[in-house]
Amino acid sequence: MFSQTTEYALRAAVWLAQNTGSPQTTAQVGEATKVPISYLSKVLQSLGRAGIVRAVRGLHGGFELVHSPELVSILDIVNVVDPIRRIKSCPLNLQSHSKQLCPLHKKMDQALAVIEESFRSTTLADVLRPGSEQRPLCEMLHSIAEVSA
Amino acid sequence: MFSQTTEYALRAAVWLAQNTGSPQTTAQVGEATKVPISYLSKVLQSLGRAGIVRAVRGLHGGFELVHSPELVSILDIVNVVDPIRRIKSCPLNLQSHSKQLCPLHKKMDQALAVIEESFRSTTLADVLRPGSEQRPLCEMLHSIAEVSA
DNA sequence: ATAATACTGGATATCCATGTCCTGATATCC
DNA sequence: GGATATCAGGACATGGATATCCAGTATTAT
Repeated sequence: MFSQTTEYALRAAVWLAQNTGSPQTTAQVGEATKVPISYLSKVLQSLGRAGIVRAVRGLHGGFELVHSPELVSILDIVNVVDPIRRIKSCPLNLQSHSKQLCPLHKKMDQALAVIEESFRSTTLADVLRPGSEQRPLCEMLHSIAEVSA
Repeated sequence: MFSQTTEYALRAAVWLAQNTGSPQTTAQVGEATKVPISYLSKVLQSLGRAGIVRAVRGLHGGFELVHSPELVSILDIVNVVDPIRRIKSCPLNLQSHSKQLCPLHKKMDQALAVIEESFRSTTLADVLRPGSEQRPLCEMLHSIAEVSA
């Protein structure tokens, strides 16, 4: 349903959102989020070209979010790597469905619409501010270590 | 988002649902729904093994729904060819998330849940009974021809 | 300057979804 | 029984998603 790349991109984005202090290297992100480093490299490049993240080269370099986590929606991330393609016209190219989708495709598009809206209205900050729940992607020990750091 | 195979399976199921008079050959279904015949053959085989459709061999054979369209949900079809995999446990296998998903994966799972429920509550009959809208998959002319037949 | 760090982008490998084809099995009609 | 229609299933082809590797470039520290 969601592609592997989507999952990876979201993990990386969330990680960067909760580590805004300094650039995170591909290796750091990959180890923390359990994403294959060399593949993650490609994903981060995509996010870079899309203006979501920025690469800082050289020693102490890495990736960082371009905008603050409140301004980046889950949908922003998803649409970079695996865009949600709403069904705008009849997939069968039927003339009689050119004005209005048939019930089947209308139903499918509604499902896409719900996801799109849900993702559009959720920011990276939202998934970092979960009340009493766990922090995203973090083992308990890591969280403690980071909090005390 | 939805796989091509899912799209094909749904088209085929809907077509069978609105042509319950006699078995529909793979070629008939494929032409009506614009699905590659030889690939559709595989899809229908899957639906057959899942007990959704039944194959009738020989002359005047083809495929027909096993149950009436009111009893078959969109989810039934989808789950045969490309199951909606809810996120039940942490994709990173984090110990601390074993009891409860982190906010990110909770959000993703909620999206899946909405789709699952929407598809579960929609039957093949539902998409055939759309008030004033078009009939699924049908060109206007075909519809008229079938109504008058 | 030199060394070390880290991203960039191209080439390549692998796997799976999609799609095609063909032989065999089964059913119907005459 | 023979001819025809139709599905079953295996083998194979293709393209895209996933994944790896490496040479090149940019940056920092000393």
